[in-house]
Amino acid sequence: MKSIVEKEFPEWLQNTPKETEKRLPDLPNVEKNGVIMRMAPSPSGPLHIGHARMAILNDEYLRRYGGKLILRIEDTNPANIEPDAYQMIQDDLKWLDVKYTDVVVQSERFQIYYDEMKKLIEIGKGYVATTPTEEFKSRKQRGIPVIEREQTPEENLERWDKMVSGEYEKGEAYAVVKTDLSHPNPAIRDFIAFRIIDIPHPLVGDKFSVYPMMNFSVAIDDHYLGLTHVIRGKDHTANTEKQKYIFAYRGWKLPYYLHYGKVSIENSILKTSLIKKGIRNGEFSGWDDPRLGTLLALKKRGINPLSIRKYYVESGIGSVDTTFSWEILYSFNRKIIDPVSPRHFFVNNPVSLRFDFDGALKAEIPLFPTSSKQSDRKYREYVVKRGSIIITSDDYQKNIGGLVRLKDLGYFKINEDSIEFVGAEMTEDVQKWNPSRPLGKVPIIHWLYQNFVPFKVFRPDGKIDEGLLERNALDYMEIVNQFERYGYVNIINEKEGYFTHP
RNA sequence: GCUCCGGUGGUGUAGUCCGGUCAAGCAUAUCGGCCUUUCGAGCCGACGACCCGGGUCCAAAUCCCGGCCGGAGCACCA
Repeated sequence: MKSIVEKEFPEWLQNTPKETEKRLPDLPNVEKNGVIMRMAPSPSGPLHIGHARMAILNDEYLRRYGGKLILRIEDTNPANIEPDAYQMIQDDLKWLDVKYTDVVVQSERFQIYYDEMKKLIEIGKGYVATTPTEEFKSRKQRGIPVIEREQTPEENLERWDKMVSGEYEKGEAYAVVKTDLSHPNPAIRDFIAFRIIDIPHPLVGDKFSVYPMMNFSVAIDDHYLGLTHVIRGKDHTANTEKQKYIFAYRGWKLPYYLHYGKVSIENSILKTSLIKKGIRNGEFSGWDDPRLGTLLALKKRGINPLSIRKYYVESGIGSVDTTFSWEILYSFNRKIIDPVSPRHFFVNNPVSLRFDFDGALKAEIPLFPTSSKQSDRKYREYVVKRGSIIITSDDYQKNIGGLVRLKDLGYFKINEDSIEFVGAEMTEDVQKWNPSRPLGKVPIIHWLYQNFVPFKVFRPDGKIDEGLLERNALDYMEIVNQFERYGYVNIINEKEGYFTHP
């Protein structure tokens, strides 16, 4: 029952605001020149769907406020570097349309880190320890200093020089930044700033053996790169606390920190070490294997990067932990690709049925039924005569003995091993055949006749569907097709496609 | 164990700072209807949530306390 207002004055209801576009909250302390922010991945592999959040949130704010977005590649652990990743990360960001303005590579900045450590030692805020780390840790837990903590700056400086010049072996010495041994959170107490590494770095080789730890290099770089805002995952909240000590010792202005919650991504493989191993032993076809959650895989499956952006913008920057929803991402993607996806028939698990027919039937099947562009009024045209018609075994099983409509061709009866034409739509024949049956309720199924090629679809769950595909689809390579009644598929070559989503 | 941070429908969120307009909005999913020669898109409708318990208050999703649950950190990883 409509209200009087709805009935009499529908225009009153027109101006109620509809579905306001989701928007990220404004950032505090933004000055007129905009913001300076950074993204700081480690080059262990290409980016995956989890990294995309960091990239998109930063990029969205850069677009809003202007300024700089620095891509800072954090390669201070040579054990965990994939040399190709330096480039792959940049390619991934370009695909996401994330417009970083600068690239900084930490392994080019050792001298800065060394100089800064020296300064901290000089002002009594750092020391070089040789106490075994088990002892260091256990004392930290109890809030007790190791003896080196009491050394004079001069002694520490001397040890630091020895460390840098290679007089200690791996594991023998490490440099520490003082925080507060009575800090209630033991995780925040004195932290290691440099350690000795004896494996070569892919970029700088064995030029250095004393490597900064992430908490040290990050603090130094965040200051010298002039960051105004830092947006990162909340797994860094304790790190932020540590880094703030360095800022305080040097009297530096702190950026504004924002930590978003953890996103759990289910049904996907993200761990770089696992992927690398899988690629090496042949389990995965590469970084873009459809089972993986890498951006390369999503790209190959035909996910439009805008749908990923929309997903993360709508998720916001809350600190609650969330579960990534593939369904919502798929829904966003569907809205983008549906109008531009050509329709084709793919018959999975095909069954061939004999077709004894004396005439000829013509089918005109629209390629882009939902497009409003005149230029998209294209059809696949087939003339069907005696021979065989292919349908899926599913449709065969369900409709054997019954009536179906072969989409855009006509009505047919399915028999044990043949298929009979019973009329085209709205013709006298059909009306006679079963006048009481509402024609619209007949199952509409897809079909093939002669013009097809064998085709494989690789699905994200690792399954492979094998069937037959309209040959015409091969004219639409490397774009997402909608295989009618099956799902969206990115055709990657004449024999294979990657499943996008339903 | 210690230290922090959180808990709004199945999922993702809005609202929480500054209590009332929130018997809670949106999206997605599911179900139903309409339209359509796709199981898509579109349109309409339904379903479904403030972790629990106290307290303050005329009034609590919102403030306070306790509990429960979840997450993060406690690396010579980032």
